[in-house]
Amino acid sequence: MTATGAEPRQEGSLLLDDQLCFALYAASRAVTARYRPLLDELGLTYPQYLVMLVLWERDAGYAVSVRDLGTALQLESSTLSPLLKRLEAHDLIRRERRPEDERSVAIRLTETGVRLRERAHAVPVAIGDAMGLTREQDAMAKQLLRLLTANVSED
Amino acid sequence: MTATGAEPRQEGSLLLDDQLCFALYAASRAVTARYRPLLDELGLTYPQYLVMLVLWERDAGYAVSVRDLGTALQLESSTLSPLLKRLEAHDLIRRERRPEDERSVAIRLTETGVRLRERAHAVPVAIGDAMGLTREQDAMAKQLLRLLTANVSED
DNA sequence: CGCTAATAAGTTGTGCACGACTAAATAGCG
DNA sequence: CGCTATTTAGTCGTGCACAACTTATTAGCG
Repeated sequence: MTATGAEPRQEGSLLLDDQLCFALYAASRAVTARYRPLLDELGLTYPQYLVMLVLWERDAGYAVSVRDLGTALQLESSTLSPLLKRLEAHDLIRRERRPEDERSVAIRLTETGVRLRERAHAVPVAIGDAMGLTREQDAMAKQLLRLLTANVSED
Repeated sequence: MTATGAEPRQEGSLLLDDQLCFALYAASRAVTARYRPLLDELGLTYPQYLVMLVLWERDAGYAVSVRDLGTALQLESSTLSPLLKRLEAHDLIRRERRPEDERSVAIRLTETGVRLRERAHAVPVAIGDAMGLTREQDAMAKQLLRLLTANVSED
């Protein structure tokens, strides 16, 4: 029994500090909080930043639909629709119904949206620095989180 | 170059799948989603469940203040105050000003709140099962997430 | 003791997140 | 071809999360 990070005494413990879920929830909010001042300078929230990452990556070839964004980020249209309206209000994207399928809405970066990418490069560098993990720890964390997400998303 | 979980090509990549932050964000929401049907049966949301964990753990000795909950869960009073009102409306807790310091509000479990603990024991068991991590992976994930949280919360 | 600093909880406004539902358009089967 | 089932976005309501601010109370210095 040490004072640091002991293991759960038993299966089904109800102690907060035994819960992986709480470590996950706390880490996620702490990381988002660390992003906030950096993203404020770009005029983005954290979920908006994630949407922009997808668009910067894929906008080149074919336009990205709301559905594509939802698949990439695992978000519902009820979350994305208002968020995309706010990005459009800030003149970072444009939304237009696809002529070939009027159900679908194509999201395209504006010139302002494309240019923002340059300023965004500083963000992952600063965050990577703040996270302070070794290359191996970073890789291990990503691997475990993806395994966890996959397991928990089954059925 | 394998197809599975490759490493970032460079520092400061803007590719979504290189971002640890996204793996974290996605995992946190996926885990919360997995909790939802289980917690629905208890009439709790996920943050409410976390508050109840703290109360079940500490209510025995001295009463827990809103501030104590905020410290334990890293949440602001502006998040906790309305949440605690909802728990009180469901008759799980009671809130009362402390006589010895009228600024502070003591949170106490009701009988209903105490009894709910019995039904809650099934939750971490089911979640642990769904997560499907080995004991070593679970411990490693918790350790990395705590390190990350500590690093990112500095200053 | 008096008065300013601080602390504790709460309110308000903005922006996610998601379930339940709706409207419009397309796919595809009989 | 016509009609039903599916697909795609979107709206609405509830509940976090957090910054900025307010109010009430206590601490502690001169």
